[in-house]
Amino acid sequence: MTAKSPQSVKPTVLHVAIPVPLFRLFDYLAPSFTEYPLKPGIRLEVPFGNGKKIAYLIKIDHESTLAESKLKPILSVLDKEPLLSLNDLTLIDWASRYYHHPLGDVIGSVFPALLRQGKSTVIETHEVVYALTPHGKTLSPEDLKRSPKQQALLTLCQHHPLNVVSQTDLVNFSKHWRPAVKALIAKGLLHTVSLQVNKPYQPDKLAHKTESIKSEGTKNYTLKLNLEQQSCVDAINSALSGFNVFLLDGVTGSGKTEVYLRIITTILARNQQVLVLVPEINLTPQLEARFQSRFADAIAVSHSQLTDKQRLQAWLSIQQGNQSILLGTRSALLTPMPNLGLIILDEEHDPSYKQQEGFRFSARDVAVMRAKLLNIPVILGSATPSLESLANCEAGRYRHLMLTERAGEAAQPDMLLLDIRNKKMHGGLSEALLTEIRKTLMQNEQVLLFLNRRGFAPTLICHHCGWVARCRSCDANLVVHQQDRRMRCHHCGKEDYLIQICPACQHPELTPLGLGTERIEDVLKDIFPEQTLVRLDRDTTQRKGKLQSYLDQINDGSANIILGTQMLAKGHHFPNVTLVALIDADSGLFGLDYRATERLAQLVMQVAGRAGRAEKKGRVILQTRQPEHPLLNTLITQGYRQFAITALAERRQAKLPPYSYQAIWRAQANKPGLPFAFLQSVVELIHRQKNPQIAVFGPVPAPMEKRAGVYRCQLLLQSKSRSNLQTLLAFLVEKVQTSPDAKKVRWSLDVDPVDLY
DNA sequence: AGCACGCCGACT
DNA sequence: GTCGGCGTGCTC
Repeated sequence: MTAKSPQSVKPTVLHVAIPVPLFRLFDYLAPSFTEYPLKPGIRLEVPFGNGKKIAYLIKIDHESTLAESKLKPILSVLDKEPLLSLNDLTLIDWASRYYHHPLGDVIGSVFPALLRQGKSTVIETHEVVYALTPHGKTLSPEDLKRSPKQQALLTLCQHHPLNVVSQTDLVNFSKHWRPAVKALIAKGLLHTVSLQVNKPYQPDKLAHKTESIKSEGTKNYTLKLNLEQQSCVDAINSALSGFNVFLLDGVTGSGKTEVYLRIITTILARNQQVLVLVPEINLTPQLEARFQSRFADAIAVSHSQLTDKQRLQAWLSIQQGNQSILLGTRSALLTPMPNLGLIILDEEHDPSYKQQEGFRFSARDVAVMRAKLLNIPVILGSATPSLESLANCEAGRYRHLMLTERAGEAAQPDMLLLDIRNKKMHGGLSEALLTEIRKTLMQNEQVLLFLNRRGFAPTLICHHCGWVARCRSCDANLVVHQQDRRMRCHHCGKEDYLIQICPACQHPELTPLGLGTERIEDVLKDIFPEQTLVRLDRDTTQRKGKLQSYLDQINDGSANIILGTQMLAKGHHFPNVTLVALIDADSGLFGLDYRATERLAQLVMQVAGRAGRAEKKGRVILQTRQPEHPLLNTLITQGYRQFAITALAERRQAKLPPYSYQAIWRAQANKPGLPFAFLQSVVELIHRQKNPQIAVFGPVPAPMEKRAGVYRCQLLLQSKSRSNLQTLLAFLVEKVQTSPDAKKVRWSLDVDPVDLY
């Protein structure tokens, strides 16, 4: 029909996503003239409610389910060109549907904070830094000794080769750097200078770089691949032109990184981009350093410790194709990359790839989907692959590549289950373990001890009446922190002074019960007073630079007993450590979570990788009260691979993931009862569907029902068929929108949960 | 999620 | 008499 009469002229309707937790798009009227063309993937400013919001254009249309009179016109167009490609939008839409999370929220998570706030996309090429004035260069820091902060800052500047400090340096220097800088400027010691930064990357520079690297002949660059590595590189290189998932299964020290670097070089030579994901970047600085020294200007880094501006810069330079490699954490996964040719996901088994709140996506699974949509390869790397990925290899969906040789011929350490039933214990340490520690120290070697519990003691109990210090907001006990004389809740962070007198019976007989790292530290200092001990946990490494200084102490040998929580297990290799002990291996076996054993096995292998060197085999000791535990025995006698085979067989038998698919529906409210009632109504909806393929467990109160003052309940759904479960979830989410029960609670869906909590 | 509107307690 | 508590309803 030709539109002649005014009534039949259909206005242009813009379907936009807005970051609100609503499962729908919003429709706006397009202005008749725009400076820039309206294309999906641009940002708009729109009126919303009483205010205005940044919106993302999804679709241009002439139809709306609403009457035209209800539609408002947009306020402005923010981008000249789309920031997201159609491919990006397809992936985002898929993720929103798969994880049943509102599209607006998912799309918001793609952008760095400044773009979410509507800031412009013009890359800054200058950065303001602070430089010493001539006076500042010559002044002795001693003259500032009355203001230690200024003194430290002056020293920092004077030690810098260019006598400057950048914003990054300052953030690392201190949280409250502004007053010190202000004072130094006022004293005429410091002034601001604008420096050019972030030179755009030019592809031809890379060829030059790799050449010069080869001729430099430093050890990192001339690493020869062994046969295994070469065959992995060949296998991947021969399949770079399509979607393929490779599981690069290589023991610690087998040279996975070198394989990555080779493949990346090939991809860069084809003028394509590479996305490299790591679990937590601050724990893998050596990986970053290695990439930077190899690829220099081509690499952008993105993680949560950057400032908003730095993140924006990294995002834009990758999005605009100025840089070729993006090295980042989970949050970097959805960064638009116009020319993406490869995704590498290192330590693929790491649970931190699963986001645990809001948009609960698995970076690993979305990465695989991203590669599939783009028809490019993915490499998943791990020394201890997840059972999911191993099952995918078994099913022929992933290609399993193995690296079994440890570089430098460092031998795999011996592992031993140490039965501590009925044994005399010294503050959690058995005689046998103490003997081993003593022996190791006598040989001038280092000892590494793990206990995954911070604080002094997990419980404070009254010896007289049995009263226990509990958190008022959570179903949890307060943990005693002896050193700072406090008791803290590890779940909500609330804390109080450590009390001496029982509030219930007034007796001064409060006793710390159980073991934490702080207490073990005391015990060890008592038994080995002449040794230097370093304790690494969240409490001792909070201050910036502390972690590094401890690591330095370990590496230069000035500390010989190292005690810490899980945070020690990642990334760092200590060649002079020849004894590693898990003080309490059982805590990993008692979990309600069927994944607890898998996690423990991965931890054991990971810590085993920390120990030993070429000439000297390491030992790993697990203190346990369950020395007969079959899976644990399989692990220590036959290794991770056999463990995984056995564990997978058990999962298959029990119809657990990866042989079934799960979703957890959680609900919380500040009144008890409401979450349960809501989930019960969900169960009724499910039963009305009469779908025998879906197993329903619950609703049950969450393992810790009350946490930070809210009551939590959950419902587990399980199905043999992923699509069946997906269809049901889509139906339920739709239904629940109109349910009055749903409005009284906050609910969320966790598809493919990794944590049952 | 925000942010309004709306109906019941302790305060200038 | 009002300031303000957080219950519920809406956002194109």
